[in-house]
Amino acid sequence: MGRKPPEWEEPSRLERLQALYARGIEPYGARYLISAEAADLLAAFDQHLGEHHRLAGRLKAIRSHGAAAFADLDDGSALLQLHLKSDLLKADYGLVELLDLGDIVGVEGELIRTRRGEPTLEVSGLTMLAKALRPLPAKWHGLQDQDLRYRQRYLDMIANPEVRAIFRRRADVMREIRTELDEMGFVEVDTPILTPVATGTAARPFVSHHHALDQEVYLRIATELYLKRLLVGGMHKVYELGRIFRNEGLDSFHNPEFTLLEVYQAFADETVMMELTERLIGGVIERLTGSSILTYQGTRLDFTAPWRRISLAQVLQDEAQLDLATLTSEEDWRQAARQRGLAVDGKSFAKVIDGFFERYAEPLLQQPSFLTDYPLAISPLAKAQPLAAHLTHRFEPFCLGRELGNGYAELNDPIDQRRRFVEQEAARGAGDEEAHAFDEDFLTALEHGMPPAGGLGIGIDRLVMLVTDQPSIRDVLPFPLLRNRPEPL
RNA sequence: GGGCCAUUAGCUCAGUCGGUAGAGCGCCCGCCUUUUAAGCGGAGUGUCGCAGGUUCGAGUCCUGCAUGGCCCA
Repeated sequence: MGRKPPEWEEPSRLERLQALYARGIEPYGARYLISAEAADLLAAFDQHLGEHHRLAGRLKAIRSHGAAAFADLDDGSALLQLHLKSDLLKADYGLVELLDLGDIVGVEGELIRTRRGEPTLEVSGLTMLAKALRPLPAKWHGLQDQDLRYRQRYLDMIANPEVRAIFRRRADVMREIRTELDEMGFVEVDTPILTPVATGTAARPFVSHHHALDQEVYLRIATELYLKRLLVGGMHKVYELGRIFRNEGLDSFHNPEFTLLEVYQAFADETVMMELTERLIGGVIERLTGSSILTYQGTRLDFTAPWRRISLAQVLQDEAQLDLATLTSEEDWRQAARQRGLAVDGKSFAKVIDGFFERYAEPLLQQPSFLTDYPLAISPLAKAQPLAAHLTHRFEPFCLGRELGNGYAELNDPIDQRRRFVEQEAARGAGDEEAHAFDEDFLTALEHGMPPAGGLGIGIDRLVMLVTDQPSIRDVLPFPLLRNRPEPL
């Protein structure tokens, strides 16, 4: 599957490159000032008829008729047909014979309609901007090979223009979120990506090393504890929209690096954050698709607020005939799991609880909804409920049985937080690699007093998947992580 | 980690019962000044993913490996 070097594969392109040099033409041009984009011209073409314009882009098709030729120019916005005539281009027509599919050119001329009515640029000036030495991958079928699509995404984008639309949509989603939060008075911040301790959630980090300091650094697995330090410092409405790294497997919903939004609002609680979740996710979907109801992979999803709220206690009562109030210890949970045939042996406490979620809760969480009242044991940064100390003021938004985010009333009691870290440390010692890491520096911050606050995290990639109706996270990431290739391309 | 599927020309794919490699488009050569999946004529351009094995003979059967996809844990 390895590709041969271009001089072996496409000798004719190299010959034409040499022919360009022989004529004193630079095949790799410099700036070319354009006067318009094809999409704008095509949107109201008849109003532009007769105008002179300059466009630049890639040749996607050439239909040669001897002393004239038609070509399709992809300028990144749309395809526009070019008409290249020898009597108009005169000596420059020789250049047309040196063109290859995939070349990037600048063209100028008059906008006309052909006999068949096709919007066309009658080219009177042709400038070589970049000679393509390798062939375009496909003409009609697009590029289907998934491996190549991801490894050489630029080819995917050339062959399948709809892919470019997905990445524009991704930018739209991020911009809408920022706009909404900015208008609400939140401040966007950048906290460290390289950190001395990876904590704030349950995940394995990527580890690296800083030479000058001669110390280990970890790529962040969450932004939570830094953002809460900012709450302590008096920034009461903050958010960060950035890349997170977790050393985990890959599948249709997980990429080891992904984009996470975290939002913190002082003096709020989980109820406020649930409303913010509806506002952000539902609002983005409505503004970008025109409706708060969308179809994802054939399923109709209604994001109109308010979403359904289901407590874990209710799920367990209705679906498992289990009273959450009786599940106060780890052993309670393990025993209940065993009785119901859920896997227990060798599993961490968190995984045992996950087993209940998967069997009993996820089937109920198809339409956008919130699962609330998470057990304290798997929520070491969330405020406990005063009347049920083994539960927390935590929720997760779901749809199609999968989590879209996570939120809670933040634990701001430093004594309680220290106790929780100690428990996590014990779990880590017992072999749970994903237990939260102890962060003494964060505790110091809490001891100075952090305002009560609501916190929220939203996985942006999954939101983009919903908005663009893509089945795999790899389809909304320009360059998903892939296994190294045994041989170069 | 387990299961299933895929891997053949630049791209998209076919390849029967094991018998010596095919199509469309692209590329290459020739003709053509309103075509648009332009057309007409000519030419098959190949490490059948890799390494072994069975066989007189392997794209095809077997084993292992690699990469990707889907499902499961």
